[in-house]
Amino acid sequence: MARRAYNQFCSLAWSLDVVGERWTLLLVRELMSGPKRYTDLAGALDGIGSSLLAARLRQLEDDDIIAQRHLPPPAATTVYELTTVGTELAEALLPLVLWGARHRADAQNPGDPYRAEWALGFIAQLIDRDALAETDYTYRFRLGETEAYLRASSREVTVRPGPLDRFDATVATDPGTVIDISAGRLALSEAITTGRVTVDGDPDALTKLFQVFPDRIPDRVRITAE
Amino acid sequence: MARRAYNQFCSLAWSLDVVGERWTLLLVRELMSGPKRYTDLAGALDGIGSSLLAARLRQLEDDDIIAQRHLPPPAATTVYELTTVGTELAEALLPLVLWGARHRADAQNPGDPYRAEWALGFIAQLIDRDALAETDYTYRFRLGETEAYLRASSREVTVRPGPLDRFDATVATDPGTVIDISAGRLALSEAITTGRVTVDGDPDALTKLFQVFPDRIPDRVRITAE
DNA sequence: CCGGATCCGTAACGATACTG
DNA sequence: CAGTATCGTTACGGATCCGG
Repeated sequence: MARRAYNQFCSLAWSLDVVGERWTLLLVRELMSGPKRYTDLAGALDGIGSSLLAARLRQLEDDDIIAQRHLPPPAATTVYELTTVGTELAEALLPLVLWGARHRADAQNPGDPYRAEWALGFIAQLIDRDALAETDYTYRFRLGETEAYLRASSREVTVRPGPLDRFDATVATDPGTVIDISAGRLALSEAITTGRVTVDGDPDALTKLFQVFPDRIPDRVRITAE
Repeated sequence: MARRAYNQFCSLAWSLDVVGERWTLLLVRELMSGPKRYTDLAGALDGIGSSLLAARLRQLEDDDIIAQRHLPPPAATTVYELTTVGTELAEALLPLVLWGARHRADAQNPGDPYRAEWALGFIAQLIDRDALAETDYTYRFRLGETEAYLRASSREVTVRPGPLDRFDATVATDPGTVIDISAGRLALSEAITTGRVTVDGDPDALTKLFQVFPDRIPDRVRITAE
């Protein structure tokens, strides 16, 4: 049976034919913090039916957005990870994420599940990669009850849920402050001086972090040449 | 009855709670080329049920993304238009649109409906507004069988389906070439020298257009400071 | 325990008819 | 023109079951 499609000559419609159904983009978000197992995904996406998760994974694989990988023994499990096309898709979501932070923060309900890697996967995209040359630091982000790890090197910026045993510095804050900063309502420097964000660890690593991260997130995203 | 929501503390989930359902983002796309009547929307969104269209319009109005406006006599009709928040949402879609052009162009089927304003609404966002100072030109874009109009002034860039009686220049091409350029596979200058894009009209207006429009669309969209 | 598949009740959607 | 009403179909949610 064919999937429901819009059948319009419009690249937005083409995108939505692939990622417009329920759970699909949250699945992509989940894989932004590294390869995940089926059960990990089912655990993070509370409310998704098991059969629907399996169906979405198959669709995304057919559409070359994710790929299955079989780990060798002793792990001997299968994980899902983003392809190159899938990673580009994830990057294309950043403005939509910032729009949500700016205009939809009132949607939050006490008790909603939260994971540090959800925010960190997008925050990592704000890092100026050109300013990273010759460095390689790993940061632990403590965001409320959960934490995730960001590794920034000249070759790549990666996020992992952790826990990791080695890291150079720790940044701690609460989920609400992350939203305020993402929404451009709060400058990072201001958040630090008021104590809403606290840092600890290697001073060089922290100095570098504030060099490569914008102090205030702009309201608009613009196309710039490479 | 409450709308289905993800109930997660994540700004992507918040965005998708509002715009993640079927037809919603195409409705936003439709309103990017100016206010539209109920019947216009129903005509452009082939396949949407009338009751569902009404429901989506009500939701988007509740969420402050669109607003209803009642035109005075003799028009005496009601139109829907984007709010400021809705316009920001539309701008946040650009990277997703370009991703679709880059990776999903094989989704096209012969006979799919096409409207020039679908592409033009997003293309208009690529214009460098800072380079527009003191100008005010209207361009007619003939894209295949359909056409739409782009007005670029220092104060604003707007798209209308037309027809308009006054315009300064005409740009003509086919929908496939628009996709190739959007995907970054083809430079605008190259498209013109090979005749895939033809131009006609006021030379000053055309010169200005190529000044404010990037010759080649970059692969990535990056956050830059205002 | 992991990675699903199967089944069934409910909610969302599509098509068309109808109304002020 | 701007919707509402109705009804059949598809998609989704939750639970259970099953082979490795």
